[in-house]
Amino acid sequence: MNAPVTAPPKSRESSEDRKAAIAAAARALIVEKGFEGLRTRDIAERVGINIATLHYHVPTKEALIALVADDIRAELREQSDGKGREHLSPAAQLECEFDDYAELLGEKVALLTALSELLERSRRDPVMLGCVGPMMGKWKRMIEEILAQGVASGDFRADLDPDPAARMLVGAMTGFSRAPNATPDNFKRLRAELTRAVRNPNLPTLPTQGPRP
Amino acid sequence: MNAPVTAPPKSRESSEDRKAAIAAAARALIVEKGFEGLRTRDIAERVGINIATLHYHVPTKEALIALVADDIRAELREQSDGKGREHLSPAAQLECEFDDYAELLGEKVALLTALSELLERSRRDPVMLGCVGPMMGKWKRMIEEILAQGVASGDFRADLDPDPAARMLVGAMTGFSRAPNATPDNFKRLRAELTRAVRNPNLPTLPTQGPRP
Amino acid sequence: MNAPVTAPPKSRESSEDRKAAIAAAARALIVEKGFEGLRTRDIAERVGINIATLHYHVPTKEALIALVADDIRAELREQSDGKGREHLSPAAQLECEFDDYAELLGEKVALLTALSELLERSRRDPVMLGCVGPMMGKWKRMIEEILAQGVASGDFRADLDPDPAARMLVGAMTGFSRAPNATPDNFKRLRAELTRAVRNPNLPTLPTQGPRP
Amino acid sequence: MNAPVTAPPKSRESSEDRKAAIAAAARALIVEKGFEGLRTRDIAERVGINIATLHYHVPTKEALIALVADDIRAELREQSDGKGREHLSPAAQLECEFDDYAELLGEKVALLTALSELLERSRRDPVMLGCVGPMMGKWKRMIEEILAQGVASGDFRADLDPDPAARMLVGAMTGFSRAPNATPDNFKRLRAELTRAVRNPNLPTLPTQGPRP
DNA sequence: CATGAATGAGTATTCATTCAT
DNA sequence: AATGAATGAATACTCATTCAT
Repeated sequence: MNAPVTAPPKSRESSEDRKAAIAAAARALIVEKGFEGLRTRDIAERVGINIATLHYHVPTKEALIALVADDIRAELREQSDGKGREHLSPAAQLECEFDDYAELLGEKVALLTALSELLERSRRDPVMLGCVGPMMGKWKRMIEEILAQGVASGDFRADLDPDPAARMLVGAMTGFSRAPNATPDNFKRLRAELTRAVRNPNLPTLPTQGPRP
Repeated sequence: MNAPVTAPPKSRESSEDRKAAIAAAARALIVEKGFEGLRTRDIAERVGINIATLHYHVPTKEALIALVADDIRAELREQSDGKGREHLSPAAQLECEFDDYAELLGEKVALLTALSELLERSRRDPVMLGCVGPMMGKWKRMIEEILAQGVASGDFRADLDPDPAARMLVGAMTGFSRAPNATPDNFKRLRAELTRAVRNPNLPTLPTQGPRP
Repeated sequence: MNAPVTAPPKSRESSEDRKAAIAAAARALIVEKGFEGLRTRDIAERVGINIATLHYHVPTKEALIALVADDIRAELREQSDGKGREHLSPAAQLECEFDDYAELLGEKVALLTALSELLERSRRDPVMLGCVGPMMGKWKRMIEEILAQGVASGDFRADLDPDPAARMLVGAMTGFSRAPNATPDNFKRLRAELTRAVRNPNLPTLPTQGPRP
Repeated sequence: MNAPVTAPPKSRESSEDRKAAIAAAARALIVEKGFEGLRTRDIAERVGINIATLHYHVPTKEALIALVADDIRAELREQSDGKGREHLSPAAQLECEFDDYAELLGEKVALLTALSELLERSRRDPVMLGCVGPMMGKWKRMIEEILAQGVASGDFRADLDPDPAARMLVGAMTGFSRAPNATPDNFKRLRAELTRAVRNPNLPTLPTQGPRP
């Protein structure tokens, strides 16, 4: 209870570990079976603890789902936070966004899958909306900002409308991971197309032109 | 009552009606509560029949979900089938696609919501994938075709790659209906942006220009 | 309705046929799955009629079971009735009884199996007891009679007590068909043993003696 | 309460107790209503627990039936095991077998009734056959052994064939408990008859002679 | 912290039976 | 005589949650 700030007692840390393990197991099960097939017993079994123990750490299923949502949000924030790319050109910043998503697609597909489930659920669950909504909103706004800067700088089309264009980019990426044939190569083609879709056609030099490599 | 002589007997017609009513109720409940909260009892209650009667018409929950998927597919086919727009210019055909989606957004949002649930589920349910996959594939291919024609005709950008561009458009529309603030006005802005994203910048006349109304 | 004695109208005969078909199907299903797994729907399906039609002919499941019991009783009576063996020696009559059972074992095992189910059920179902009890009682009494005559005639042991001896024979035969390895050859050995068990040891001539290797 | 140190914790012992209580209740219900009328709800109610609790201890109905079968086997083994009668004469050993069955008839009729149900069921349930088959086989073989020894020692008829004779004895006893009028007195008469049926007629002294007491 | 046992409310499915046609 | 549709009452089994230890 009166633990020092910098060194929480082992027991408490262990408790956090348990929660993390529970969140991980729950997330994996959501990916495998959806919310539909999410059972507290299965989570407990996967963590290797008793159901009662699970309920000790996470009192209700609702709290558990919130935990998963937070866990996902935290993991995504890790990637997006403090990248300090403001000094880059808007076009370069956009490419960085694509890189980020490519990385997710390559190494953390399960995260994207789980996120998609959360997003779907958020339509009817206000609590979920409160968690996922800001997350998605932040992403969209970040891209919107980059686009607005790019329009101003002349990197992007002068007639580009940042808000719907950001929706377009986010939708294209999100939709990509939802569709079949979501191969790395196909993502390369997609990002190239997205790049072309926003860039200023009046720019003299055109890097990596042509529809196919 | 004044049915033609060749009409099927009332009992059999009634059976089809019941199935349709069941499909409709199930679809509505999926929209309201997701697959997670889909209960056969609730469906029966909404249709106004006994649970046993529900099972008389649709033997298992799995069959029921397949029925819903088929029902949705049938309704979507109605809209897309036999529109005979091949004589229009690619740009006009694309606008028609946007019109179609706008119509869905306006009058059949529930259909889109349900479809999104099916799509999500299809990731882990092969049966669902077998139903939804072709549906989405057909849509994407149709747009891809329009884009390819438009590139050839000069309507669209010469450097446009039809496959990823079609993914982009589909993703943008699908993603739009999934996001908050999916107002008709926002869709207008989105489709305008999408139009600009694909059109040939070298074309002299530019219809409905400018980023914001 | 006013049909002549010797030629009932086709419709009524057909009705009897239906009942017979129902009884046969029910009996077969009892053999396959026991009373436990007996479903009216399965019976109807096997007969090739609608469940409602089944209920038209046999109003309740209870009546159906009674029908099966009667059907079995009738078939067994066919075999035992009017054989007119009173003129034979008791020993010969007993062999005839064994022959009868051997025939059942060979050609109508299903009948015996069904009968065993009925017998088991009769323990807790008075109606069944009312049907099966007399049947078994009659059989036992018939054998008891033969044994008593044989004791008097000197064919069988002088110290043979007809009542328990009849129980023994009936039990041995019934038990045989219930046990595994109920092969024809094993029944031959059993009947030989039963014959030896009751015969008068003081009789001079001994047919087919020895246990067999 | 004053359990020794090495005793298992109360909770675990309690679990075994529950299983035993469940097995007992299930057995009683099988006797009363047969497998046909065996309902998990009734068992739970009789034990005084919730249905969910029943399923906690015994996951499926199939497992429950297996539990009952094992329970019956265990109880029967108690009686037959380690009686150490090898030093007795074959005739005396056989009488002991009759005594054992008489005891069952007198004090554990329910056990015999349940066993008969299991036996009936074993015809169509391989799992049941795997449990009941060996049980009955062991009994038969034990008697067969006694008979073979008795033939060798001169206690029993020289022309007695142990295998069918054992079948006869087992069938007679089993059949006795299945038939009506299974009174203790009638069993006395039956065992006397069985004794006479196997004994060597050439033996000088004849205990308890005469057909009726 | 952890767990074995317990449970109320449910969950899809089944079954014998009924009824309008 | 037959049937498609309908149903009340089960039926085995599940699930999130609680509690004594």
